[in-house]
Amino acid sequence: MILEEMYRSGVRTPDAPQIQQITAHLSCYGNIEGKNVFYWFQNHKARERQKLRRRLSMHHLLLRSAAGFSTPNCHVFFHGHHHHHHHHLSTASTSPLPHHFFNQDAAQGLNLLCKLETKGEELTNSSAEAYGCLHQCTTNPSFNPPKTLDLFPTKSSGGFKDKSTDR
Amino acid sequence: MILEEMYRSGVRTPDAPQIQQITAHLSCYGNIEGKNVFYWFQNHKARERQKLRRRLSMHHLLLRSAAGFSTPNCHVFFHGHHHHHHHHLSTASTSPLPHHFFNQDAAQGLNLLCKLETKGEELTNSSAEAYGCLHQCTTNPSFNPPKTLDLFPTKSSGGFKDKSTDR
DNA sequence: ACGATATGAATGAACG
DNA sequence: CGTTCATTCATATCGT
Repeated sequence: MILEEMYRSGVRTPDAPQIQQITAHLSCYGNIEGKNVFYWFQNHKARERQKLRRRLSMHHLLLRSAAGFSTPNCHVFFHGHHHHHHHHLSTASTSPLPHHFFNQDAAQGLNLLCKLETKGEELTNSSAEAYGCLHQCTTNPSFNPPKTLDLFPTKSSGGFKDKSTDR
Repeated sequence: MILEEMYRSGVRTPDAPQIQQITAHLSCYGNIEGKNVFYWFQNHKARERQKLRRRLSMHHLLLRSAAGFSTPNCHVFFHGHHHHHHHHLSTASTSPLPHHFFNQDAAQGLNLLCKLETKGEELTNSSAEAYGCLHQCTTNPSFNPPKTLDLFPTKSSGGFKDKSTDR
């Protein structure tokens, strides 16, 4: 993947000429429009950031929860093999990071994230954030919900016919 | 399923804290990650909508056929009131490639109308410009040879529509 | 076995 | 830029 290569090389938001150029390169493989390239970078950057962001906010949750409750139950048995699919582009955080990556991205990311952190809570926004709960959550069944520690989130607790089991 | 219960109760796109909670509760039944919950809601919502949509369109078909003959101007087609202009052109159902393996990235069968032009426009800068370009381009038939070199002849002459879905 | 279905995961496109 | 939607992919399950 050429695009990922570029991304890794530090390209984040290519400008029009760059996009054109990239598009030209890629068009060898199929019909590709500048728009596609643009979207690709948008999405990739956004999702990379989400991951990053999530990781942090979750980390906070962990820390917080670690602060002290006797985790009532729900012990961790995560030896279960998670679904292993194909790996596509999960590279983001594991070791082989070129340093430039960190420089550029971390700086940016942290900037944004700092707010969240200072908020005292994960004032992070909607669900995408949650989407970021990613992997580690499995190792953290015992956590401390932000505040609302109840079974039902916002809405009414309508009727119930619990079928339990399954998630 | 607990999740369905919630869905029925009105939870559609839970935000981060909510997802955290849910995940926590569900983790009692097994290892569950936040992202699983997120995905579940995404998928469930999408599929509900899909079912509904399909139902409607079919209903329309039935109504139409019940009319006995083609009422010329009855192009109702669903489109309830979605303010979404999605134009995916088919790309057909026959996906020629496994998608994940030879993913030379980039192009996935898409064809839209955009030319990404660098024109004499003021290059405001970076992507914003490119972004704006997205919309315009659709209506903008004029394309410019990228002055920024094109290493590859994207096919400088005339259009050509390749459908090679690569990816 | 094989097709149909259900579901998790990912990604392109677009909105606000 | 973050979020959301629609579509697609891959796999697991089930019925025949």
